[in-house]
Amino acid sequence: MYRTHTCGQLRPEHISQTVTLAGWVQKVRNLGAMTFIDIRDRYGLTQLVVEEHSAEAVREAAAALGREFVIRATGRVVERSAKNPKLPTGEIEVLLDELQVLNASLTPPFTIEDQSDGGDELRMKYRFLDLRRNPLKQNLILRHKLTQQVRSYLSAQDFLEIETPYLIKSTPEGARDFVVPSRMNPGEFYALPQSPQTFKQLLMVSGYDRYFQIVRCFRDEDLRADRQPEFTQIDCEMAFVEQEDVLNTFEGLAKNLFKNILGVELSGDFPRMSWAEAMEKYGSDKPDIRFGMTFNDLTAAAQGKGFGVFDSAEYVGAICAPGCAVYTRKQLDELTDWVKRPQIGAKGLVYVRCEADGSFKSSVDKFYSPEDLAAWAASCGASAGDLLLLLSGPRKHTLGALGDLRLEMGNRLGLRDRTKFAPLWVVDFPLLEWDEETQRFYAMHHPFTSPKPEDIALFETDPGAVRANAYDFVVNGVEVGGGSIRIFDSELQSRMFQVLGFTPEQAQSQFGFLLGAFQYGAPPHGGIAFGLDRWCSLFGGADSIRDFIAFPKNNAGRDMMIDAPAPIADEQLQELSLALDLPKEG
RNA sequence: GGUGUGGUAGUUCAGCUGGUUAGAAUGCCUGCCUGUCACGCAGGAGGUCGCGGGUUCGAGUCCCGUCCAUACCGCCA
Repeated sequence: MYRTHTCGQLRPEHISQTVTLAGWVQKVRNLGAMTFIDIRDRYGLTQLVVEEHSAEAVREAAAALGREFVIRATGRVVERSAKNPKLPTGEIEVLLDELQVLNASLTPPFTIEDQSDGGDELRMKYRFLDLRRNPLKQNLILRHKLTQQVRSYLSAQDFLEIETPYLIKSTPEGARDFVVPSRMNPGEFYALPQSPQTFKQLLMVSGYDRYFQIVRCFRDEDLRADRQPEFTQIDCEMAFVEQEDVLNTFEGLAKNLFKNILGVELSGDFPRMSWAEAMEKYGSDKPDIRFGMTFNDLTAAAQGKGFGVFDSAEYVGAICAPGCAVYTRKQLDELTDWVKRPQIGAKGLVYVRCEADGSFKSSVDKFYSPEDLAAWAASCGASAGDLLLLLSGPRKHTLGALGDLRLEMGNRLGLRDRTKFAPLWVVDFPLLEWDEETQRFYAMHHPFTSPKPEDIALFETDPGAVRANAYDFVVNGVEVGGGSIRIFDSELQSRMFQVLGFTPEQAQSQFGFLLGAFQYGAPPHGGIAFGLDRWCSLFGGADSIRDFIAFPKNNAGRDMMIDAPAPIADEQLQELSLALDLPKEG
């Protein structure tokens, strides 16, 4: 037996027992005649003591220890004369009789402490060491609890967890596929699933009317702090449901997770907001509704007064930053530079200070009378001491920029409290999105999403205006999940493919297996998928999902630890009937 | 593909307007220390300033290119 207890287990009740612990050396503090050794494992930290009267072998072994050595220590649990209230095991220590080095360690390249001195790059390369640190360990424990709770809740609701294949077929719609060559079928390729979408729909046809799966998904697109090429979804589908049934079911899941994982009780129904309102008031399809500062359309009010920038703009919008009239010229210039950065891309920023004495000071005083400015302030609901910030330009772009500015002001004003949670459903997404480049419509969600019945007539006249039975679950400005009610009528599905520019032959070759299955009694169905990694980072109070994944990829999609991807041998290429055509170097 | 930021000791960083031998903290090594727990004290080792080119009497510092990391934009049905 390697150990009798873990390093987080011993308490005063164990005093005078002889115990054996095994773990890593966190720290050696040699005081001369006496040496303290902190031994660490997954469960905690325990102080070991070697003193003058200890056996010589123990004293020698202690003197030779280094950080992260793996040791096994046997001794008697004794009460500490100097207790450490910061440590759960701080009332006791183990007076050593035996000390055995199970394995030495190189000096680690960074400190294995809660606040490591290591930079991101180094910690990624030595991820196995980074995972020894408490913060990462807590993140993985949180992830474990979350998945356990999801399984337990959904199972209790009669959902079955069913696995679907990872080697499937590539489709040109949507994200870029990761592709896997087939040795037995030369020249042919599998694709890794972007989601188990079609399989879960087939399971509905098969009669498994409540399905879920905690499943890895793959997308070969550029990464972000909240996007990895492989990520995990809580993928769900239900048959014999309407949108309302799906929302209610998973609102139940969300509330259960908030309560059992975070101890946060969310009372009342989650608010619903139409996609159109979210775009109009927040400039985003994933609004952060922890704070207000919603948009005010000043297009009509601002035009016709001789200010060319506004007169020629498709849209003029304002947010009201409470209490910010005290911003100095320097602060406003800095904010102007911020919105002019390429990422935001605004041409400029107009401000109106609502002074304490009721007067107004703006960057466009030349063009607008105090009465004009007062009218703007009134329509924005501004009071004395507030600051109006106006952006103008093409409608869609300006709404987006104003949305970014709103979030930035929310950050600056401390309105985005990580301990507060504001969930909502964004509903009534458009079914289709026009792409200028290819001059065709694309499905905003995916081509199996059903249109709202009352909008079907618009297919003929204005396809872009057709709304979908699609919904997103949004918390604190993070898109945590999304789904839709699917098309289960083959005639409607054909019409959808037609609008998307598919010939019947193309639709058949890409999705024939699904369309065929739908002719054998497809029930009405719909579902949703949640981003597990994002849910973890939200609960963990972080912006990046990377530290909630044991072995993540870096910005360029590389695994820095194992150095993947990597070339393969010529023999492997031959076996796969592949020839490389790489661009010449230099 | 694009924009911004960064790359200097094992690590995290400082290094001004170009100017003598590139610094600090921490880690590491050695010695001392009986109650430490961010132990303390004394001493020591440790550098291709990412890489390549250019300007200059002189480049960590300025210019050009390039690589790497990172945040974002495009992209992500």
